[in-house]
Amino acid sequence: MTAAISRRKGTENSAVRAQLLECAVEILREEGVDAVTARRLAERVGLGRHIVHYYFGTLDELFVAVMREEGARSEEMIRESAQTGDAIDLLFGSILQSAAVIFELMKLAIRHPSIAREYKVYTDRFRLAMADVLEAYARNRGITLPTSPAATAMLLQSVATSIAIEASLGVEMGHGDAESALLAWLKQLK
Amino acid sequence: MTAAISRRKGTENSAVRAQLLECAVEILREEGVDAVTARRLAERVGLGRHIVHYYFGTLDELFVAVMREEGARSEEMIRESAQTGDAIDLLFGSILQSAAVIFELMKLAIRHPSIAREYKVYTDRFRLAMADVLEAYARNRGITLPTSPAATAMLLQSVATSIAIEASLGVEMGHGDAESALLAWLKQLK
DNA sequence: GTCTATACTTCGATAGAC
DNA sequence: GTCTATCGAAGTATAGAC
Repeated sequence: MTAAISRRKGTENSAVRAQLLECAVEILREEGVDAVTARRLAERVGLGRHIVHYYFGTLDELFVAVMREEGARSEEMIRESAQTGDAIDLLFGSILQSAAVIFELMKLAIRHPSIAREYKVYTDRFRLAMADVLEAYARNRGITLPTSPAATAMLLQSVATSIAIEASLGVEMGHGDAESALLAWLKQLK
Repeated sequence: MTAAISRRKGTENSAVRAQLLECAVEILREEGVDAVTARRLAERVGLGRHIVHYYFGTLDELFVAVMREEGARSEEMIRESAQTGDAIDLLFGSILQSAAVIFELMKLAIRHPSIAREYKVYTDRFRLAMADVLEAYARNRGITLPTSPAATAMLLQSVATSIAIEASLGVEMGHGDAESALLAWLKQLK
């Protein structure tokens, strides 16, 4: 009964599975998604080099699971990051920090329909959380944002991500002015 | 004397070399950078599968050459795209069209120092061309942009690229408002 | 100058044994 | 639940053929 599924797939709540997921996120952060291989994961966990396929079938499914993890984590981070200080500044700063991971997830999703589906779920959650924070921010300050909360979130994310990625590639032209002008505009300051 | 370099490298101006470069750009556009392999290129050219390494040494060097090509092409496109109509709208539209290629080039550059160096050259040229167009635009219309031309270019590029990539992944939350608000702001319209 | 052949390594995925 | 065996494909370096 318990083993009705004869498909070779590890159980959902296995210690090894959780470990593999954790290692995958680590490597993705530190070295990028291209470094996340079945062999390296197995090595870190101390098992044979086919253990990943046993638990996830394909790497794509592993990456979907990674995205689910990151989605929950990111949403939590966003909702917390707006507790103290200026929410717009804090959100912008948070995304600068997360930009590398966000970019790796985009790399993963592009041209991979199954992963793209999960990326949409991830991004929608992330954006909705930001929009909620921004709406509360505007209400509390008695200001109106120049556009909808979701659009404001979108603008903050796209610009912050671009600045962070470009900077890591040595590009900086226009960065300083772009950041200050965008933030001032969203805050409606002259 | 002419063969002082005994390193096995094809000449700079070879028909085969140009052909390989052209095919590389094609595949990059259509299927993404991961599909650009030495074997597929050789196949298209009708030669043995080591021909790419003969002409470029490594794939990294091929990609550097690809970026140089695209850089010249993009700059030309930008300078032409602002001939008729509203420059800001036209630039935004052009980037929407180029977003997929730009993203592939970023993927390529990240964590690859030699390619990143060329990406900086590419992006600086691109941004400078946009800034020139924007400066002329503001002057001709007698308006002042809300921030520097380079920053304006940076904002246009980051938002347009993000919108295009996200849309291709099924994400659209905030896109419409973000685009219209950004363009209206840059044009100083209420 | 131009291209090919051999060889090595790493990778994802599958089938089947234990 | 884990491992062995095996496959095909990829990038790269070296050597050599024409």
